[in-house]
Amino acid sequence: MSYIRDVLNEEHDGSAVHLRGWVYRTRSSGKLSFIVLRDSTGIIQLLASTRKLQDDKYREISSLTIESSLEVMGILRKDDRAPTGYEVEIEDFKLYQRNENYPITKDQGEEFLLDNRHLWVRSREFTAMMKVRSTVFKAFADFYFKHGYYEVHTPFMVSTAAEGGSTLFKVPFFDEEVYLTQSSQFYLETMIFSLENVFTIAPSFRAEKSRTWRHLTEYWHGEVEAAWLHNEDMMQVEEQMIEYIVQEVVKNNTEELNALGRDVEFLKRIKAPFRRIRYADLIKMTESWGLGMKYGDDLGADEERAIMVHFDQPIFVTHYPSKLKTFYHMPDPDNPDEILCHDMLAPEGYGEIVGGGERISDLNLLEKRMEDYGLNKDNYYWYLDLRRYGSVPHSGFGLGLDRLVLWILHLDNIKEAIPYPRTIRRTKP
RNA sequence: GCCGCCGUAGCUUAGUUGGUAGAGCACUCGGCUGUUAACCGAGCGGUCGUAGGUUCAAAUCCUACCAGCGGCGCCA
Repeated sequence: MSYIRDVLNEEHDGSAVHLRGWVYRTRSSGKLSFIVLRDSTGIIQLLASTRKLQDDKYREISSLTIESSLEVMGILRKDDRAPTGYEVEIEDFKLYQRNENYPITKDQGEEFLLDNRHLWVRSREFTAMMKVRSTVFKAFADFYFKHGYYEVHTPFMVSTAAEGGSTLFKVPFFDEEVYLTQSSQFYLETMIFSLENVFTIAPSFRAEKSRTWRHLTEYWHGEVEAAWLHNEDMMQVEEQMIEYIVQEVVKNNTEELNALGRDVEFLKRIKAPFRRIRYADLIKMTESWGLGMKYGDDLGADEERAIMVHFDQPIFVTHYPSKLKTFYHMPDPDNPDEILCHDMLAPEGYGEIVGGGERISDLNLLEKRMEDYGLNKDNYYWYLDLRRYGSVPHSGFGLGLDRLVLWILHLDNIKEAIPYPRTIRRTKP
């Protein structure tokens, strides 16, 4: 038994092969039928003819429906007329299931494909996306293992919010209520005091009624927290990480990138270091681009898009005014109205993929900031304890892994970057 | 939370000023020994999202409801 990819070569020309998979296309020409077989590795054209098959067997295989499952034995031959250059003339086959009509046909609407995502995941296009996504997640973890980080796991059911209270999903929990996590950050912070450098890959949940091309209510979050690192140190880690992930995709998924029409040469040029631009300087730059922004404005989707068409590498935007970010960010000692944080914006108009920065390590300052934000300190007793016992400077970030896949593949909508997108109006399939 | 849009056959859709629905694909049957989302011929397939209203007459006009899509804000 072989995979299709492994027999598509000169070495197997003329030899007997044994393949299994699903019917991708069928074409019949009277007493000659072509079946394109698909497996996880690729496609190959099968030839069925009455030369090799009895009439009843020929009738059975020449009338196969799309996505029927089967196993075939035959002789492989090089043939330029076949879609992938080789063809197998069927000598015998075993049918696992002859399908009813497959719901997905050549005319496909967006909503229909979302309703039938459980079948659409078989498409060559989606298969290619999932292979790249697999590389991205593996490369993220590998990068940190190579740099001495530990992978840790944090609870998904939590009792305190990382950001604000309004965007949490409530879940019944025996006689109480808990929330689905929005971020693992606070738990990661607890672990730097033993492991020093930690990361996790976990879903985050946001009950925001977002309807945009780059928001999901459930998304995959790659998060890192490291002791002793300052804002600039963390940015150096991140730019190396992004370069590593992108180059791993280039190295391992050239075929998929080509199948999806992604410009591989562009991705090859993604290299650290990335430019750092202070928020205040970025606002000045936007004046010459006519964006009409003033100091204190947040970067919206339209602004990010308009800014990022001017860059062909990711950039860091640093030193945001503190009122634009949440309470735990470290104020800049040289200018306490700005914070030691950074967002990484992806080029080609894709915008924010990472948000991170240095955390406040001083207890009094953190308590004051929480008061300013109207938070109940009792709920955060354990987070505050980290600043009571052996507090150290530390930094971290959160990476939207689905957004990273979205950018790397130059897709139009984040729903194309995840098998089962969860949005405000979709929980099925 | 705000703004906009759509719903006609299994899928993709046409339907003019209101006059009882037309096509392509899929499927079934027939034809074809080199097809490339094959092609040719025939057939099957519709409470026009639901409910109400206006009218001699509603897919078309009005109201409500249901379902979904796109964009903004928020963020990753």
